[in-house]
Order: sequence, then C-alpha cells, then structure tokens
Amino acid sequence: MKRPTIADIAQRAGVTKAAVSFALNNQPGVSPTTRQRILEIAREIGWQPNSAARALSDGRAGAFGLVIDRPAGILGAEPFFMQLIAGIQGALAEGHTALLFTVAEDRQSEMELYRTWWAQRRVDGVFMVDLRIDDPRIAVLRELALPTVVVGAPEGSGGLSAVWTDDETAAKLAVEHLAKLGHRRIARVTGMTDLWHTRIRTDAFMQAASEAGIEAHCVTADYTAEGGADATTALLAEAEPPTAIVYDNDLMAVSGLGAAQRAGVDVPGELSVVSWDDSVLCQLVHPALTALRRDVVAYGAHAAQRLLELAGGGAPGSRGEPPAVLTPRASSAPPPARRRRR
Amino acid sequence: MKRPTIADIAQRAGVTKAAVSFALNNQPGVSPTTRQRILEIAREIGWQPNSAARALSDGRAGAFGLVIDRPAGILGAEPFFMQLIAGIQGALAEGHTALLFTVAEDRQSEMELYRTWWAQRRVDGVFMVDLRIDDPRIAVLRELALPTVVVGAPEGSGGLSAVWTDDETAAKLAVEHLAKLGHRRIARVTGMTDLWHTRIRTDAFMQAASEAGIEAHCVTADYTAEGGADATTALLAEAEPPTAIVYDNDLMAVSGLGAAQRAGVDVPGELSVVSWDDSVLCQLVHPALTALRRDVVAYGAHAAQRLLELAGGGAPGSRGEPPAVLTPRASSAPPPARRRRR
DNA sequence: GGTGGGTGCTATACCGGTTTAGTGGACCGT
DNA sequence: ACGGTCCACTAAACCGGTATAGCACCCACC
Repeated sequence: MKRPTIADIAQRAGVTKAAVSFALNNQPGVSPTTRQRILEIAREIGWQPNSAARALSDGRAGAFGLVIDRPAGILGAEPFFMQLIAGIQGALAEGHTALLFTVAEDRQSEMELYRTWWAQRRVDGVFMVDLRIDDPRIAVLRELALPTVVVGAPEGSGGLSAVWTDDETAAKLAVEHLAKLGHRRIARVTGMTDLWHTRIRTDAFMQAASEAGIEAHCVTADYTAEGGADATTALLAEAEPPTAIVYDNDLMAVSGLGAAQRAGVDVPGELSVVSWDDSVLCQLVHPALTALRRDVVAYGAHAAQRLLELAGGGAPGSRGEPPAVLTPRASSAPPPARRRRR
Repeated sequence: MKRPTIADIAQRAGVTKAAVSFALNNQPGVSPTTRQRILEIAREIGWQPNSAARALSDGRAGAFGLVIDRPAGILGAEPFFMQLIAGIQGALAEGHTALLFTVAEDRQSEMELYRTWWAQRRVDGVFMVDLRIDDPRIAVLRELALPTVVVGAPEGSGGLSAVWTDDETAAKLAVEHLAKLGHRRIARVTGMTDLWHTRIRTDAFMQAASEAGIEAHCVTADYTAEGGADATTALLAEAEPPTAIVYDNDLMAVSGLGAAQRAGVDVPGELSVVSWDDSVLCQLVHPALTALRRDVVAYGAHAAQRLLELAGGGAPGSRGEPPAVLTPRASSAPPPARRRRR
C-alpha cells in the first residue's frame, strides 16, 4: 500500500502542491470551490500528512517526551504513572502530537536522553516528574530551551511551568480527619526527602498538625513496599508509638498495613492507616484503606494542555489542581481508649 | 542554541554534505584521513542526525509503537506493562529507535491509531499485546504491512511474528506444586476468555491437572480486583469448594486473598493461593503469595530485538521464552486434613 | 483607457538528511 | 604518449511537506 502525498492530490485536482497545502491548512490563496474540491479528494484517498516531512519543514517534531527514572520493579506497582499517561494521552489524542515514553535507569541517562531528543529534534517539549531539590535536570532543560511542564511542585521548578496539586489542603484534610477521630499522636511515612513534593507535604503536614494541636512526626522511606514496611515496624517500636500513620503512596500504605498486622497490631483498632494516594490497591486489602483521592487522569490532561500551549508559543505559567478529597474507609477509626485519655 | 547540521560539518571540513554523509555512515567514498577529520568535527560540535530529515529521506520513522487498551484504572495496578516497557526500552536504547506509547480507550481506537501512525509514517513497527481470539487488529496490521511482534501467544497471531512464554510448563509447575502438597481439587480464576493466552492457559491447566490425576475447573474473571474477589467468593460457596486457587494475575490473587480472609477462610490453612504473575504485590500481602515468576523485562527486550530484526527486513518468525519458575511462599500449604482424606 | 489593487494560482526555495550521477586527477600498463 | 581504471570527492536530485515571491487576470475607478 502506498501512502498518498499532497503531490497525488495536486495531480488529481489539477493544481500545484502549494495550492493543496493552502487548502489543507486553511490558508488564504485558493477559491472556496477549489478548496472544497481539494479537501474532498484528500478525504477520499485518505491523505494524512507525513509527520517527518511536516516536522522537517516547520521545525516541530509533533511529539512530547516523558521520562521516568524509577526502577522498573517499583514503577510497575505505582498506579499513578499509568493514570497520568492516560490523561496526557487523552488531551493529546485530538491533535497531531504523540507521546514518547521512556523508562530510564537513572537521572544521568534521563538528562542524556533530553539532550539526544533535543539534538535529534525528536520532541517539542517534555513532561518532568519527580522533581528533586536542586534538580540538575532543570539546568539542562533551560539550556536546551526545551518547553517543559513540571508535574508536581512549582516551588523548585526554577521558572519552568508546572502543574501541581494542592498538598497543603490535602495534608489538612488528612490531619483533621485523624484529629476529629481523636488521635493526638500521628506519624507520616514519606517518600524520598530529596523530592520537592515530599518537602512540601512534610511542611504542610507538620503545619496542619500544629494547627490541630496534635503531635506529629515524619519518618523517611522511599515509596517501596520494603521501605513502607520497615518504617512502620520502626514507628510501632517507638516508646510512644503513633495511633495513626499517613503514608505518602498507596504501595507503602498497603505494605505498612501488612507489617502492622504481622506485628499483631490491629488496624484500625490500635492503629489507623491513611494513604496519600488512592488506587484499586487501597480497596482490595482488608481493611480497605482510607485515602486521599485525586483525579490523576485530569491532572495528566491538564499537564498536556499546558505543554501544548507552551510549545505553541504560549507564555510560561503554572496551574493548580483542585485539592485531593479524603475518602474514609475501614482503616481509620478512633484511637484505643487507653492512649486517647493518656 | 542552534542544532548543528551536516552542512555545518561540511563547511568546517571544507567538503560537501555528501562527503560528510559518507563519512558519518561508514560509506565508501572518502579517504580515511578525511573521514577521521569529519568524525572528529562531528563529535566536537555534538552533531546528531535530525530524526525528521533522516526519516523523510530514508523512509523509516525511527520509532516503534505500543498501544494498550485496557482501562487506565486497571492498568495502573498491573506491574506487567511497566516492566515490559522497561525491557523494550533497554533493547532500544542503543539504537536510534524511540517508543511511542499510547493508552487507548478501546480496540476500535487502537486500530484507528495504527492507521494513523501508518499514514503519518510515525512508526516502523508495533508491539501488539493482549491478543484476542479472532482479533480484528491482525487484519489491519497485515493490510498496512506494518511490522508487528505479538507479545503473547503465537497460536492466534495469524502469521505475525510473536514472542511468547511457555504457559504449558508454567501450568504444569503450578499444578504439580499443588498436587505434591496433597491437593485433589483445585480451581483457577482466569482473565478474559477471549484472550488467547487465557485459552492456552486453560487448556494447559486442565491438561496438567488431568495428568496429575486431580480435579480442576476454571472460572472466568477479568483481571480486575473486583473480578478476582467475586470469583473467589463464588468458588468458596460451591458445594465442594477447591482447596487451592490459581489466579491469572497478581491483582486478582491479592484481591482473592482478601476476599477469602473476609469470608473467614484461613490462607493457607484452608485454602492455598497461587498467583500466575509475580510482582512486589505478591510479597507485601500477608501471607505472601506463592507465584509463577518470569522475567518480564527480558521478555520485553526480546520482543524489541525481534521487532528490530523484522523492521530491518529480517524474516518473520516467533521466539519462545524460558518458562516461568514457581516461587513458593507462605500462601500455599497442604490442604486441610478433613478434605484431604475425604 | 491606463492605473491600481485584489484574487487565485504557479514556480520555486527550503528544511536536513541520503543517494546517484558525474568529474578531475593520479596512477597504471603498453 | 595515450587510453583505461580507480579513487576521492562534488553537484544535484530527492523525500513531502510549508512558505514566499511572482504572475496573469479581472474589476473598479478617475
């Protein structure tokens, strides 16, 4: 099967390539009749622009890039990214933009990939996730002048555009939920501390606890199942263990739940568990986990819209998402009476 | 920052574009000295081929495509695909091929996407997953003559190349493991029956059970957490419930475990659970799940190698992977004595 | 009736590679 | 000294779009 080109259309219509191009791109320079005829022929023979030719001519690749550099083992169990990609896809589907998706080994190869993409003109822009404090990727992307939308915190994005969720409100919701149940001593198991959103969440969490007048502290983990389990074990071994734990993602929450149960700690009788991300995982364990739910698909769609604007010459700028909503399930309940009245 | 082109190199070296092209592509037509000089300059100014120009010139896009059309909600919790992508990526990283990844809404839009990619010359080939019985995508891909590697069963691939895992051996391993423990009545919760690998697994599972001289039957589910839970509940309500259940993926296995526990059935005391896919999920629940483990990353890498060969003009042909290995964990044990000696 | 200004189209350059045909010169044998 | 090869390179076409300059023609207007 041969792919039709504008030359084929031109021949059939008895005009030149230029006239066809004008007609197909809603450019002035052809009469309404001719335009109609050209569009008709194009439709009939199923013409679609050759992406390489267009890219070469107008200097845009017609694609965005997304790199994730977490190890494949962890990544697989993280529902977040698949949903994000689905959202991005949805917003991109209408236009002529594709998504190049890559799983990289580390940040170094991620940066090399940006340079390669740039040098090869593979992408018109990139989505950047897992923003770190003093993130070296920012300098690279600025140097390359590659339009970028940071998915996450706008704070450390160094002037790059960002799409972010309101973690302050989310933290407040989680803490108030636990405070209202009567908890006076809570903890949080965090993701890697060099991630910006971990810092933001920690600040917000501590602030919310302080406002609610309850004790709180955070222990660092790494988003993995092992990390969540180990942190939980450590927390439960403290002299005065917390009566509730908030986990920064669903994987650690599920794993933490398992660790608590293995240690003979009843959830939610002796320990309440809240997950800062909701997914099917939270619902399939027993007890089902109370979770902060946000619309990740919409999040991805908004990021894509922002990048489309940016790559189209729009002004940089960030955009906030509606805050997460707390979905109470069986894993959170009032603390044990003994502790409550301590 | 301006991207260097071969014209820049040519100017510096004092030769024409053609000479530069010869030198860069190891083509005869330039002296070793000149070639050396050109390569030196290219390295120095950091030249990389413009992918659009190359694509336009030699007619290959320099990219492969992968579409998944399961709903985003389920997909996220399926570690399989992320690992597969990581594997593909690894094999593609060395060359000049990128991966276009798309999450589609349904098979219809998946097929439209193939047509679009083909018409726009976006991809040189595609990976196809979740092969169904009488799959309409095969006809489309054959019509478009788009090099394709089916990830899964070679049986229904209609002559397309495939990379597949040995499910017969895997089924035998699972069944023999349970038979050896003393189980005489086992069941399996399957994925969608219109998927080829579900049919293959079912045949192999029943065959293996028959060879082992034990009773077995399969109930249909859909890879989702709900599906796994519902199927489990139904199985446990049977007049003579099975003493062991094999689940077609980790998500259903974990969910089935939860359902059993909620129904007051002890695992592994009263019911053994085996998952046909291993991932971190299997290890974080309590008890940890016995699982059939395969190297999905290598699987993806092999699929990518096959597609590279195919797109490079190689002959079609399929390739088998080593069979899965059974990893025993806490969820499988001898059946309860009462049933055992029934 | 010549000038001015649109309109609707053509011819052509261009993007950055690859590829083919062509050319000038060194070297060879007779 | 002359024809024939081979070598190293140049000139130019080509891929399929987009963009720009230019041209023929018609109409309005003074």
